[in-house]
Amino acid sequence: MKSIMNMVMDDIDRKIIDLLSGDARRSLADIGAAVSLSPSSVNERIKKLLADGVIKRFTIDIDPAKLALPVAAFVWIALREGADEAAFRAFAREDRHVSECHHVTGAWSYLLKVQVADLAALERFLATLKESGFLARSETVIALSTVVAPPFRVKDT
Amino acid sequence: MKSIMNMVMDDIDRKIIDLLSGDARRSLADIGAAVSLSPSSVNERIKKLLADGVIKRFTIDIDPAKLALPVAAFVWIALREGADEAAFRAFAREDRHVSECHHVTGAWSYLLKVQVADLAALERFLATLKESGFLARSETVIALSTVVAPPFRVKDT
DNA sequence: AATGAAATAAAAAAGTC
DNA sequence: GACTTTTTTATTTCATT
Repeated sequence: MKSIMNMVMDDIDRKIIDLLSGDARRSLADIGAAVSLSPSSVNERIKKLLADGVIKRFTIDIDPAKLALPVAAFVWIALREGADEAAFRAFAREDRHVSECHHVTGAWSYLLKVQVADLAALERFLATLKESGFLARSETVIALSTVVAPPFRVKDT
Repeated sequence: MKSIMNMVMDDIDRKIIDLLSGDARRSLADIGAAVSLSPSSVNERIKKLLADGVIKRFTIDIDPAKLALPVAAFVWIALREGADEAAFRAFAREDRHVSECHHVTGAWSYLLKVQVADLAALERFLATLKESGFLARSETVIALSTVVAPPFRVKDT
């Protein structure tokens, strides 16, 4: 089976992932010292983790507030009967405000997480959503504060 | 005011952030070519963005499924009357399954996002939550599929 | 702030076990 | 797979504008 071919991950790989999660700029020598491996071996393992898609990319974790996007909100979506679900998904993928979009169990069909400049921007986002014609109804919950934040990065353009 | 002292960000900084978001291993020369700046100038700007906390860290984006954590779920939390909220927040910060925790508006007090190995692990997590004594009640919504995923990284240990 | 040149450090490649 | 050595590339520092 191709998808799991050569995908044996061991404790060293997991440790490398831990270390890179904390600081992706650590040198191969530094990581090697931590896992008792030569820099080249670490390099080979990282290349393999990338090739296997375990590591999706090297990126930066940004403070959204410092990028003038301090407001996070969750939007529950019930799609209108007969809505073009593929188009809705494309909208979620492309819209810069949407940082997460999940198809979910329960009373609603989708849950969006959006990251915006202020409540006015949130209101405009919701207006856009309504105008797009996907929705039967929606419900919005605002994050007053965040205790555990996922990494934030700007969407590809 | 100290918190905003020297925090003038321009279009070049934003472009550098865009480029690093897409691939944090791009060389300074490469980024410099994209923004018409020398490698040293790009280096100085990145250092400043780190010092200012705009860039929180260089990290990797992992595929949680390939780390054997394929199940994402959202847990709405109503805290029990008189619950130790600081202790609840500490729990959320420390528990490895909790990838997000937000204090939210609306009928519930908190929203957690958890990333687990399977439904059994989710059940165990919810049991732990209940045993901890923070909850009045909770409601769990499972992500059937994810259209837009935030970066995922392992929590600091 | 930005630059180029010099110095240092790191990563990638090649070849061996 | 992992190691060492060599080569190539990248980063950092620093004096100058």
